[in-house]
Amino acid sequence: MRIATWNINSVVNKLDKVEAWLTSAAPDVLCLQETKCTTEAFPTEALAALGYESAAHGDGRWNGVAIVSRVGLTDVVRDLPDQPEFEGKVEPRAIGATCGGVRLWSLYIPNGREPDHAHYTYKLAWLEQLAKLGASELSTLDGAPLALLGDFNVAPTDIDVWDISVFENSTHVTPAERAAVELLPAAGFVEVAPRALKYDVAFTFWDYRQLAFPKNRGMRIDLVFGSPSFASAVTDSYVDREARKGKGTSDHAPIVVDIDV
DNA sequence: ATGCCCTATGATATAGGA
Repeated sequence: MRIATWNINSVVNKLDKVEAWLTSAAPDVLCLQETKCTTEAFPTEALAALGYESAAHGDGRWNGVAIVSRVGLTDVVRDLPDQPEFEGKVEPRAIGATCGGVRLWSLYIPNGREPDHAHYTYKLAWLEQLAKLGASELSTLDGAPLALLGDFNVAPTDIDVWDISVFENSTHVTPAERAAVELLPAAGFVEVAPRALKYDVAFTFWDYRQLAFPKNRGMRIDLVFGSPSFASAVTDSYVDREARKGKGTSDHAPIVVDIDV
């Protein structure tokens, strides 16, 4: 089974890219983040024409997540249990579903903005609640394959950004953010490390500005955490940087994970 | 060449992204 995750930066605006990539990469399941459309506006019909069911969760301009599957899509859950709020609202940043016997959560972790911003403490609280969900699902699923994947907005180590000196006093690289992500391995998850198709590190994001992509000024901030049974079934994983090339693309590239289940 | 920011919004500026 082929599973993928992609921060698409508006699924409506990038629909042609999504359709082309589903056809060429042929994933069985695609987890999307930053769909930037309401649940109703998600392009369900267009993806159904390609043989995929959709479960979307969005409320408009910002955020939004979805799971698209051609191997079944059941037990859909929207939001984390007790998901932290920002400015009094639960934002559409998490959706879970079971696809072909694999439990998956498509996740868009808050950005954090600045280390002294309320959004940063929100980000840490969000990751802590995610670890609680993970522990709960590991226990409930009792060995069935499970993965938590998406845009974590955290670079796990210093080599996961093109130049760590640029990130002094920035979010995405602070010890507290990394420790909050490390709660998942502490709960029993295993990070699935993707291959890079070029260069040493499999970056997943490159800013639109200042030739960041051709200069490979990127960040590895989209991550996949598998349950032990999921991780041991992985046969390959890579970041498809080809999808970042050209105009009208997302600023993130998709991660592909192949598992033998 | 992978090439000099992009998204959605009751829009003609703004907030958010990372």
